[in-house]
Amino acid sequence: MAKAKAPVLTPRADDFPRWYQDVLQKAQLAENGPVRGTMVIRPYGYAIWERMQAEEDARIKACGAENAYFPLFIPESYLQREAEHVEGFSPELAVVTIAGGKELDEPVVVRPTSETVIGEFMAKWIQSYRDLPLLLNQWANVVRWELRPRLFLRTSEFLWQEGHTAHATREDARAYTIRILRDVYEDFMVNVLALPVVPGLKTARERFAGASNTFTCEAMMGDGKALQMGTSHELGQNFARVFGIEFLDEGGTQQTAWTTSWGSTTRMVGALVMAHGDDDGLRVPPRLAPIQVVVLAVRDEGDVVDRCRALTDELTAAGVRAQLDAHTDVSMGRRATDWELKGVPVRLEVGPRDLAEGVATLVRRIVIGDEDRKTAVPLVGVAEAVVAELDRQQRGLLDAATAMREERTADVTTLDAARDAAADGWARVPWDAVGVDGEAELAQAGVTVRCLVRADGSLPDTVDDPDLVAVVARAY
RNA sequence: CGGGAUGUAGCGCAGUUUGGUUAGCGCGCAGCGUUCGGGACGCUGAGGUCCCGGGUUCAAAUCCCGGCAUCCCGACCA
Repeated sequence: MAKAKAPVLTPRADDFPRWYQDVLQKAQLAENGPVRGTMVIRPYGYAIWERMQAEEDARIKACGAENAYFPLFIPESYLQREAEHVEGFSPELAVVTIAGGKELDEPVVVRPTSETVIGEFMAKWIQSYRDLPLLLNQWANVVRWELRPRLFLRTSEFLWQEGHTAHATREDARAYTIRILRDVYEDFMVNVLALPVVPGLKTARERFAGASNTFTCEAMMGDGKALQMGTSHELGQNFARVFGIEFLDEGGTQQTAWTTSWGSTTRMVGALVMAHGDDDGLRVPPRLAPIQVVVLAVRDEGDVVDRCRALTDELTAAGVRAQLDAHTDVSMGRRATDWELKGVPVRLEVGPRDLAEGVATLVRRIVIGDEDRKTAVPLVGVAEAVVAELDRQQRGLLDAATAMREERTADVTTLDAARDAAADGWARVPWDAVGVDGEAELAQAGVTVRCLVRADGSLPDTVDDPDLVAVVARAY
């Protein structure tokens, strides 16, 4: 009989990033492309991204935004209109200077983000207060020539959605910024990704180039470091002024609009790996999983394969994303391990022995507490059992991630204590004890203020609110 | 750009110190057979610009000079 060998992965060791790369490749998610920092997303990795897109897109539409598409190339002069924006992005732009075999009169940049092009069009499309709010979103690729790339977490080219909206008042713009943060990002990350993110406000140091306020959702990875999962920016009138986004109000007065922008990226695939992965590879929360259940025919004997196919159809009819694995020419152990590396939540193993007993062997990828990894479930009513199991795993994963984060987050009162706590986790420390100078000091030790929150966890209005709490950590 | 390391088969590496037969190992891949309820085994086979250029030598993956590339740590960052 074939003897199993566990994948050699060590997510808790110092070589966490190395483990991360191993999982990406062994689970067939992604690998490095031919140009420094570019990534190749393999089909299963892309399937995960498509699921993220579907879930987020539905939430974005529920907030009233519509999808549109804008150009990949942006005239350099557009970027230069907003001083802080161009200063923030210049170092990492990819610029096209030759096209059609000729030197261009004005270089075009490959979009690092689209505030500027979209601003240009908003100015054309908005005339009246009746045109507001204008709520746009685009799914696109962007390019930022980062100094040090890492697959999914920070690549030269990445995929994302970027939302851009224009509003008649500051209050409306702000409310929408927060609505996106809460109803799209936080809701998706907590309820689908099973990641208990902390929504908060970025400090001036960490703010988006050109924004007046930047909100974020921060998550803790399996090694205690933080990762920014998505951001929502109040842009004030900074872009509206320079692009001429103006409208006539009810009184016939010319007004300047208030804009927002917000984005989330393929980085979330990396977050999934680093936050939920374990020694055996990925663990994908059931609501996200492209394949929730794999029905594995143990061997091609009797009517095993036919029964498996029928079982797969039954699960599909019950609304489960199920897939049949009838590759009986590949050894059992190999297939079992492959599906585990991909993090498929439930595997139903069906062989002659199971059928003789009228059961399937249910193997769970996300084990809660000290429960058994394998259970025999009756074939009659198997779909209901599977649906219940998927729900349990979804909840179990979120509970475990929440418990881990709480355990590794320290409440402290001084800058030094915060720096120490950030060595292997997060710290909550009064913002008054840190301040702008303390923030710079922390940066020397590789520690950053991830976000500011109120004592009760709610969102601050500005960085100058009294009694704010800073969440500090090392970050990817 | 600063500090450290590495370039040898698709991937991971040994061999380089002390130059010497036909450049080797593991994984993967192909064929055949035995297997197959947790990454099977045997046999056979395919696969090489030893990063590039120059030099030394009877002889260079190995020594010398120059160049290039990649990775890790920092600065940057969704």
